[in-house]
Amino acid sequence: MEKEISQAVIRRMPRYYRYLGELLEEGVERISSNDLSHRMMVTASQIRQDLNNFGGFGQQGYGYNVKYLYDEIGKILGLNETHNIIMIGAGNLGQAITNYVKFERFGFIITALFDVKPSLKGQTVRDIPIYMMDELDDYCKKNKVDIAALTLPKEKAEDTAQHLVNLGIRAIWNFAHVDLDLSDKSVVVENVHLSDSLMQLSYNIVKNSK
Amino acid sequence: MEKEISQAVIRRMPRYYRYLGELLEEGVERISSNDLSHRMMVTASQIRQDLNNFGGFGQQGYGYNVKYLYDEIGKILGLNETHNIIMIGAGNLGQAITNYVKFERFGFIITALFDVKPSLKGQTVRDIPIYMMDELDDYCKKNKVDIAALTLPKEKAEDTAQHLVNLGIRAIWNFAHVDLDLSDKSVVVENVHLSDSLMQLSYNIVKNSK
DNA sequence: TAGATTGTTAATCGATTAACAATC
DNA sequence: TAGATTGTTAATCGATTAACAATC
Repeated sequence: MEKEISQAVIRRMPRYYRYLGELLEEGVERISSNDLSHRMMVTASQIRQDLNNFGGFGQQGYGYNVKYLYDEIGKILGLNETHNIIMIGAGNLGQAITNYVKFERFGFIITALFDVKPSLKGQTVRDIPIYMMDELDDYCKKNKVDIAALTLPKEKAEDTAQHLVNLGIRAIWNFAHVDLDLSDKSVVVENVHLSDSLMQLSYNIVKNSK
Repeated sequence: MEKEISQAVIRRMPRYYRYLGELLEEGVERISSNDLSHRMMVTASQIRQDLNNFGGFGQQGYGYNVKYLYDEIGKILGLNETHNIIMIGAGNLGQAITNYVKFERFGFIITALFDVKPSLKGQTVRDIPIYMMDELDDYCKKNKVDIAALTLPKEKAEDTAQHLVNLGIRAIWNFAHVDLDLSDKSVVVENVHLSDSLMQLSYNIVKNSK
């Protein structure tokens, strides 16, 4: 494996990607790390350091070609490939995320939802079918699944995640309010803890009012 | 203002809170930083350092009283007070979050939703009314609003946020895929960028498969 | 009292920023 | 060629970990 890149850097890459996308829409052809640093409110040094973890995308005296850099960061983030996602849990959150079509632009395709609630059986969200949980094993055997998104109660999250890993799934997008402790440490887990985020906000409100 | 506490520490506080809550449910009365560090997969040193930013909550030779520490962290995070939230955008995501009752346990109460779509007028989500956007000013004048959650298209996010700030709102929970650049820098903004999170996941998938 | 474990200081590690030689 | 701006090394800053004296 190559030199490990810190998660601090990875966290910033989607933000670069977003700003470059905006520049592209504005028709900007090239940008210097200095100009970009003013837009993004970070230092030019950090931008250059971050990018040079992955390669030399710029040119002295010129700066960075927006389109080229945008595409390269896209590749770094794996957006040049399609990722099939299944939603485990077809409740409000699961359906909301499924309805959020924007992800498809980046190559993330939701292909199926799963739930235990019998009344959901046979229903669809944007033409995407909702299956029952007992159909999961069969589905995973017959279809390519890259990511499983967990939008189910935290009590069921751990067991379900382990089951998904046993079925061969290598990546979990976890919305349940627990830290998943999986047997296979090579499985990638990305947590979205909405209440944590709300609590951080709340902390900053209290601090500010002092 | 007191000594500034780093965001790295703040980000970890909700996690401590969650683990202490679990210990509480398990009926555990006291815990040492060492035991907790094993459960949470962090160093005991970090736990003690983090907590001592806010005060000495433990006792030599004993450790930490779970209930006491849980409550104290709750206070630090502002969970001892109620926070009224309005949802700006009553689409799928707005409704999904509104339906997520768990937040109420921590004192976050969603009191109203707002949208521009006429067909939503007069509708409710869990008995919480959906209003039209032109009723927003009036609502904010008559009701205490602590947090505005933005679940609307990114094109409208910036202007709407600025409008909310003008109405006196001091905290924004932003789900729109933009960085809000507000005139009043004392307004607290907490971003939830779902696509950024998905891209981080995607990066780690690509990296892992190498 | 002896043992356990904190609170806190000191040492280390990693990430950010600054500086500048290389080069387009 | 001169000017601009990168890529990269060095310096600084901040966060994490280790160590231990204080103390329950």
